[in-house]
Amino acid sequence: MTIYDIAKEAGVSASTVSRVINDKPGVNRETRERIRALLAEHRYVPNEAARGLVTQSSRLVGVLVADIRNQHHIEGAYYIAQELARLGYCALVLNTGNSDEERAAGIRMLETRKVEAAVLMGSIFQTEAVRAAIACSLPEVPVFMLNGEIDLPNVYSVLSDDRAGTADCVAYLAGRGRKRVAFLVDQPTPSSQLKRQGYEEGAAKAGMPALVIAGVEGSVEGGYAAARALLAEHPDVDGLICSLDIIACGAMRAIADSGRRVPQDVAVIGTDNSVYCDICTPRLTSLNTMVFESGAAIAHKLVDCLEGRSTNRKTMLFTSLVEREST
Amino acid sequence: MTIYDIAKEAGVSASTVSRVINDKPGVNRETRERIRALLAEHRYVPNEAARGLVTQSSRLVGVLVADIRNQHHIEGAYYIAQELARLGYCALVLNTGNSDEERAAGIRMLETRKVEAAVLMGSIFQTEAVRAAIACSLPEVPVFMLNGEIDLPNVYSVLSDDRAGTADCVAYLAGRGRKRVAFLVDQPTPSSQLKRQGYEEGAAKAGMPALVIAGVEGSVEGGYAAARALLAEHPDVDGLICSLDIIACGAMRAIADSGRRVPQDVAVIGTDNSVYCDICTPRLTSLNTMVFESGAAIAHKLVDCLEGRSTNRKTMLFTSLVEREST
DNA sequence: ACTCGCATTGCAATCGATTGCATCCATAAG
DNA sequence: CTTATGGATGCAATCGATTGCAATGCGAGT
Repeated sequence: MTIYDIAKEAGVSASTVSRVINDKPGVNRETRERIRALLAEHRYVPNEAARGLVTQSSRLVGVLVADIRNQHHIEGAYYIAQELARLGYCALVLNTGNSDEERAAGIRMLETRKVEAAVLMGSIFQTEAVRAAIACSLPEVPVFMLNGEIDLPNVYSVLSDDRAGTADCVAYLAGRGRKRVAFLVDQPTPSSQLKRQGYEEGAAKAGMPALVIAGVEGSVEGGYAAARALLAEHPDVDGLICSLDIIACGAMRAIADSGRRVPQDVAVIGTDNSVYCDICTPRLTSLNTMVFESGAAIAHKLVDCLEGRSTNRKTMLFTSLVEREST
Repeated sequence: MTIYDIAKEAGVSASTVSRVINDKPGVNRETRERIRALLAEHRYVPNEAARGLVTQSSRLVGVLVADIRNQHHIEGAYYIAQELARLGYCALVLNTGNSDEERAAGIRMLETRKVEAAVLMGSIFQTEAVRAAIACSLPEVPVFMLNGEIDLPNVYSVLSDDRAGTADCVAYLAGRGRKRVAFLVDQPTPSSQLKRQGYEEGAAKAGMPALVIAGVEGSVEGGYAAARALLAEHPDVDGLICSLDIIACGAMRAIADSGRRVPQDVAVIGTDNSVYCDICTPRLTSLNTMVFESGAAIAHKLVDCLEGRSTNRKTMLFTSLVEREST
């Protein structure tokens, strides 16, 4: 069913039908009603490709995700999908791998689809190659970045101040009398590096030597193994900050297995404030890195842009420590 | 940069350029090279809308998600996105709300975008309204359903046998001497109803009266409150099965707070086998409902179909109980 | 020398919409 | 009765590709 079929049946031209479909003026009341009825009767649905071709619009928003299984990204995706549905847009989701080539290919794909905006989910996209690809393929399209920054005029960012937040965690523990606070960090990403920097700054300010175990696998087992090794080598550790809650959960188990108590002997802090915090025992004190707020903020920015309003290029969210039983 | 711009610069017609782009025969070797160079130089990217219009194809797969935050759906999305990227397709993701109108609107949207396949994430789409919408809007397009079935020739399903699995859980507990096994279930969905049925069948077979608390909120607090009320009213409960792991986590806390021990006094089983199982204390025994396998299976079916191979209309996955410390 | 065949290339239609401009007609104003 | 006015409608171009068919030209076979 095309616009021509409807036009023929109604005995009018395609232009008239188009005017009815798009609620444009210049059609007689009765004619309009008649065509409306035919449209409904045949369940006419417009072909978006044809429409997009002539109007030079796609009503598509590209979403690049590196790891869809990250809670931050899921929340972001949720809010974005919700808002997009409200505005009649569609999300074109691309799962890029971990190489720069794949990420650039994803951006080129968005170009061929003529997306009207793009969202980059995660700090993993904060690389020079991505910057170049955007400058080259999507120089005019507003790009929104969750948890990262790229220095281009059309790239907007929402990030939480994980560096300062992590530094605050050290200060918090130091303020409660902890003398030796260690840091467990997963694979280096721009985001985990920020936390690491924060830890190091905090430790320096508290007059503690920095004690970092890097490259910890992001799982319960990873946290367990790392904490076990840490305690064996540094039995005087009395505070522990982890770049992921799940690592903290594993670490707490290792601490308990070594005969120490949490929080009396070792206080533990995670830096995600995820659901895990309420599930583990003792409940985990964690840094709220604003996953919900980030997701909502990026969706809000996107909508503002799509509807022609202006937004700040950068929105910084401030973290807060949620105290539970592990400190 | 359109195909015409390239053609003009190369001094040939658009047809020739098109032949080069699509690697079709009938172009002189040198001409081909020359055009290739121009294409690369100007970073030509085809307009997929225009291409789709004439070839009557979209290279788009529609994905309807009700709750993107469900682990089953995330795993499915992950595998699907991965496979799609490999085949040069894009995922068009629509987040539908909870009403039948929104779901039908989503399906109509997929029709206007001319998707070549569709995926329905979750049993929530197993309704008569969705069936009608598919029959009407996407009668020719293969539709893949995760965790649900719809009786139409073009709808394919991947599901895990949660009914039998949950019944097995009851038998397992009964076999270990438990006399009174209760069941905590969240909001009714086709999937949770299946688990409930399984529980009731299992209880009947074990000669136990069914004891169901329905409508439990899907959170730690929800599980805590429900288990607390349950134990107050039925102090003789010595086994508990929960339709969600997170509810089981809350329930275990309530059991501990009531002065009972897990598993000695009350054994607890979840039915997701999620990450939560290893995080809580004691570690939770849970029914593996094959989230990874389901996701992989649905992606595999999709690929088979897209590449012109045939697949079974229905793939049933069998669950298995993963024993941990809570039983 | 003529024709046949093949490789190369272009023409023009097509996909399904949108839209500026011209046309037509009826009514009202002069 | 003529002309201005304006609402309703259609024509035809356009968006950026693809593709069947026709045309061209060149070398080879007879």
